[in-house]
Amino acid sequence: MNRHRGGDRYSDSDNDNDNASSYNNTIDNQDSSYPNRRPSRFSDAPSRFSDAPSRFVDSPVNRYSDNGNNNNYSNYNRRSPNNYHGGGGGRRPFDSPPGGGAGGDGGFRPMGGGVGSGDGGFRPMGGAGGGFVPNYQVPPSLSLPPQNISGRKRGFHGSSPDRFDGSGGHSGFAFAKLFVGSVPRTATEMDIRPLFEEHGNVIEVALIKDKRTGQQQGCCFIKYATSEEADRAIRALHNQRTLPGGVGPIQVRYADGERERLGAVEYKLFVGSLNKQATEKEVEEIFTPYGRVEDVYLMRDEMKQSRGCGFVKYSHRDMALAAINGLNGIYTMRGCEQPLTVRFADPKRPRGDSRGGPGVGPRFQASGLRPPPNLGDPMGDHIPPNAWLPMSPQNMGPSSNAGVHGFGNQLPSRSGDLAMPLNQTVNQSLQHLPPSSQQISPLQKPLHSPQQLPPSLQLQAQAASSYPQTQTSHVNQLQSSLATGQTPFSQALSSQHMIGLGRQLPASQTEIQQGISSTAALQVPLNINAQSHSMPAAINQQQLPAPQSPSQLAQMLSQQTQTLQASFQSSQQAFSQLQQQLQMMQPSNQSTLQQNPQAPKAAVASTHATLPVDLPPSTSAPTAGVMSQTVAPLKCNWTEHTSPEGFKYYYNSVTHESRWEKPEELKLFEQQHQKPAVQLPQPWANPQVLPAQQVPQTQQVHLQTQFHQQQQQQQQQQPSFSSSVSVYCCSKL
DNA sequence: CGACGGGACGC
DNA sequence: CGACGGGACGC
Repeated sequence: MNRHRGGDRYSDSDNDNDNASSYNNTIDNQDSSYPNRRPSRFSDAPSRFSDAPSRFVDSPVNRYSDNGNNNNYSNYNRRSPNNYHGGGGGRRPFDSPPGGGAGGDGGFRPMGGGVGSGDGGFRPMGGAGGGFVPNYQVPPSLSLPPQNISGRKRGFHGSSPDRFDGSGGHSGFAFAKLFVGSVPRTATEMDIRPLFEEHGNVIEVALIKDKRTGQQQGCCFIKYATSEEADRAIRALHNQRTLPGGVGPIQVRYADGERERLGAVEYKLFVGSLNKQATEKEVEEIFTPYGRVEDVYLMRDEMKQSRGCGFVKYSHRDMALAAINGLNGIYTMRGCEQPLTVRFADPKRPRGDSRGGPGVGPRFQASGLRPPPNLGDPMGDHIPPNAWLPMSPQNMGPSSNAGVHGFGNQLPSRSGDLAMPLNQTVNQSLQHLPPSSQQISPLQKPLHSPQQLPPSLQLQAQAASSYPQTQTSHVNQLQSSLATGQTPFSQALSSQHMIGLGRQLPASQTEIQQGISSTAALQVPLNINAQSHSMPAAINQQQLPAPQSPSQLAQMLSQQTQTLQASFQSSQQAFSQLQQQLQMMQPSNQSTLQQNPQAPKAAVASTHATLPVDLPPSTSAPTAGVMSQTVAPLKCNWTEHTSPEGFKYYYNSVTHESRWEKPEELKLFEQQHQKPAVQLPQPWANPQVLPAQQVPQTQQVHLQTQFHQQQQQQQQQQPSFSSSVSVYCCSKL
């Protein structure tokens, strides 16, 4: 969903004229004939510069846009001191170096919001956390749905959410409201606002008071213009800061109904056979490799004792599928006799029974919250209209689970069942493995260990360490494809192979590798997952010309993925071979490992801009080089821009950060490429976005998706991007 | 084999 | 102005 925002933000370009007039109107304009549309424009307008350096505060554009906001939200702003924005100069989000900002204290965590970032246990969210995929062209149909844009209270009752991504029309939603809990009753807006201003332009702070007593309720609502800002805030603040006078860290999440209102969808998995000692975090770590975990909820009894089961939410179906395929029946937590059960959750509160109710999920479906059939696949996932890979067997195979997804729940039994047979196969294999293979299971690791990774990761770690980068990438790529879920592959790979590999290494090295992989390699499958979705979607939405462009490559990539999935059997064999090779290699090349954290990035990046290369998985022949070129320019997310006032500034398309000073990353990048920064066309700078120009954008888009998470933990620390890394997409056709 | 939480809407 | 839903089944 973020993509829309981003998209809208930039896509305004073709509306510049409108904007101009709009700005003029805004100041006095208290009304708006088109409430549905105007807000979007205005809300986007500010956001467009909201990331820009603070000096923009005084720029005409910004001023107007702020006013626009105020006007449009006058009803809501009433309580918010004006001096906060328009006047005092809307504090720009990133006045201060991002260093401390995004990512928060969260440390390594790929997902800041992590556990609990999800909404109040009520559904869809998803896209919200997803990749930032700008949508440079706003479909005409994007005008908001007529529904309550002015939603005063809990948003969204009734009408169906807008398309998850297709519409991109989220601009129409005009804002993103966050609920903040654990706010001291004594807190004032001044205590709160600054905190949130650090992550975006706060449109409004609403402290909730008891109607009668006037007592504050200990919570408030924060409105941002965009969900990107909201996402940032969640990631950076949720459970991370305690307000003065507070007893615990604030809880930051989308307000009830916001996610739906924003068109988000979630995919919730039921997870059984968890170690009762496992914490949410540990569970999250197990699932993170398959996609950013939006929320983890462990069922507990009155005594807070875990009941050994819980729920994990993802924002994309593929992630959920990948997790199912990769963990269900495969991954056994330490201390557990049985492997995890991972399947799409039944509709909430069906009845007492867990699996009885094939009966259509009562609540959600009736609630109308359910997306239209065609949207059943929120991401437009794999079946874009363009249907380049419409009928791949994959869609009929494992992903028939797909039918199960949606609100994730309809046919609970299905999802599990489908995954099972394969899993069992794996399990059987696993039985041949020494018990030690279990040693890698989370609960056994030190608590602090980010390396508590599920088996599937271990292979990556392994591969990364013992293979040249190209190969590593290769492996990762494959792995990724598999992890994408539709394939039983992931299963084959995950525990079995990887565990085996893992055992090859001395403990210490394994540790190291895992550590690394947790921050780097792990991201790969995850990112790719995201890509595989966003690409099709982006392409469609952006109406990009297919041929000859990276987008086409992207398609091809996807096709490969499909193909891979379709031919998983043979591939599986190939993989076994590969795996064997890996085993043979022993822990000797480990030195390369140090730089591997970089590899995944490159690997992922190249995935997009790379042509598919026919390369048997078992082959290790590096065919690198080829795509490096295309890949290289994609490595720095910082671009140089000139403000309306003529000042140079730097913008990070991924983090949306802006700086006046040239970021080290960019300097480095330029050094390496011996050429000036500016590369990616800037939508707002090029109103007429031509198809040709979109090419790079497309790449950027995907990169954003993939870097989104990485940046949180790595960007700052590892500004250097290796340009030498090359990757190929391996396709075993 | 365990199935759904938490504080929640002012003016 | 008005403001979701409000009930709880039974393998």
